[in-house]
Amino acid sequence: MLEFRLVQGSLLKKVMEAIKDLVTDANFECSSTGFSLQAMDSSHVALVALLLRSEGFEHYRCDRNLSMGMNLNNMSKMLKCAGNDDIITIKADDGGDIVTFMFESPSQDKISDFEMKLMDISSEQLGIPESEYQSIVRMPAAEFQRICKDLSSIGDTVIISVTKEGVKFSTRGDIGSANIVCRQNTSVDKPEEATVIEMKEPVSLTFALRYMNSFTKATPLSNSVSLSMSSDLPLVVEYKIADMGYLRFYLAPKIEDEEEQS
Amino acid sequence: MLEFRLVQGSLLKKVMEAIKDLVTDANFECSSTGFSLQAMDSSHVALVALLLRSEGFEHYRCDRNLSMGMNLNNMSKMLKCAGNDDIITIKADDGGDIVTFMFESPSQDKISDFEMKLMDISSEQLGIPESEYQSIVRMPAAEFQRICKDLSSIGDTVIISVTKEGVKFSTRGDIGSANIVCRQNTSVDKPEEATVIEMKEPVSLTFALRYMNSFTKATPLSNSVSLSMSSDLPLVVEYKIADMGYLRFYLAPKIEDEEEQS
DNA sequence: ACCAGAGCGA
DNA sequence: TCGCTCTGGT
Repeated sequence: MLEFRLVQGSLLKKVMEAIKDLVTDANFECSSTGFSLQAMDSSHVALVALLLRSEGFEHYRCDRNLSMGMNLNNMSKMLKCAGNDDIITIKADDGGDIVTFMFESPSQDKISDFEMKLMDISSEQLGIPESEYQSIVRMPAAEFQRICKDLSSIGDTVIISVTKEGVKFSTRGDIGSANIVCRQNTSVDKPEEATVIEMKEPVSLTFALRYMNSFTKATPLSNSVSLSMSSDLPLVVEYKIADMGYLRFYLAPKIEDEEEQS
Repeated sequence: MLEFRLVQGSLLKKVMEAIKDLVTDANFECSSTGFSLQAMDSSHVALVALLLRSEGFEHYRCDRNLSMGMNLNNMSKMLKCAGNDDIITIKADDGGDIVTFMFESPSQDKISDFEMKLMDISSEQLGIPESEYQSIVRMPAAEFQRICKDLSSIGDTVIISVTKEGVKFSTRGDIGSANIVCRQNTSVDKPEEATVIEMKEPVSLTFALRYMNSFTKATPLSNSVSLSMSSDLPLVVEYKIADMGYLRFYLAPKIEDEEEQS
């Protein structure tokens, strides 16, 4: 038996909005410590990792580890039926092949429950090592989203270069080229809006903007985003989920001079 | 060498939004006194004329006259990457075929530069004589926009008739007909919202609403618009750009009883 | 607080 | 491709 109650149900809605375009089916791994998901995107280029710790739930019960295979599009459809202020409860029986989503309106005047069939999904739960990164940039999530959107009107790939002074996003396309430089900037009133560069070594890596723009669908989850980069590791784009965990996206850099694959 | 710095960058963004649907390619003529553009729309029916005087820029340098041929759609894409509060600087070298747009965020924490290839565009720079008009109407730009939009849901052409009392906009279509009369009205608190008729002789002219609706894309540039009309001259629709110049649209009247051309 | 433009979903 | 919803600007 498994039962989670999440008062801030909109969190779950935002998480689904952020990943459902990238991943169609995935196993939710439930254990006593929390609720997690790992999945490659459909073209097997990017990896999505979600963690929601049990402490973030108002009520969390998980008698034994359970892997729930869900079609994320269908799950997303159901979560769209929850109001933004609704309390969401997720339930499943240990042996069953059904998950139940329950939505309670804040006033308790409307209680909905939705049942969804679970699926068998073969997935290798990859152990992702926590690595040291040559550079980590933290910046306002909205600004990162804007930069990725703007650059994709010019080109297909972005070169992210980190130096002590700041981070530079560059692209080039048929109509011209673009460089956007963000200075380190910690003096801002709100720490949420700071741009912080932790640089051990400068890096300069190239990524497909298409994936970046998918990742930034997670912008509503957090005020800030962090980009962790090393020359021989996948980029990690992380959105912290307040008091609960994170949503991370991993993307391998493009090898330079090989930008012709669509 | 040429370099303009425009603190109110949103002006340039609005200008581009206003003309890019009408004109695809145009030469920007730069001289020591300012920055201007003249171009026919793609169907060679309407003419767009822009003037931005050098005094309106915070910094303006133009060593020698330069004609920069730009694809306005591409330029517009780049300007969309500027924030509304950004300071925009435009730079070009005398011999080069490149123009650079630089955007500085108000906080100076984000600096972007975009490079665009210039094009060779053959254009006859027409000398447009300043004429005397039989009637000039000045009215709130938003009101004019609303009238053109409303009338185009009824008919394809508008008859603008000016008398001492006011200006009448009429149309007729399959579903019926419409007349909108605006009285002269200078008593309003804000002179911006006045409707002023300067009539030497009454006029009544017919225009294609399709073009009118394109022209009113310039509405965000100014609170008021002026319509200058004579029976044997093109209509001039002018939006003043505060302290800098104007954006004008010229459109020949339709000959009556010849409204079948789409 | 209202209106308009952009992005997303059907 | 059209309509709806959401976000941003006035």
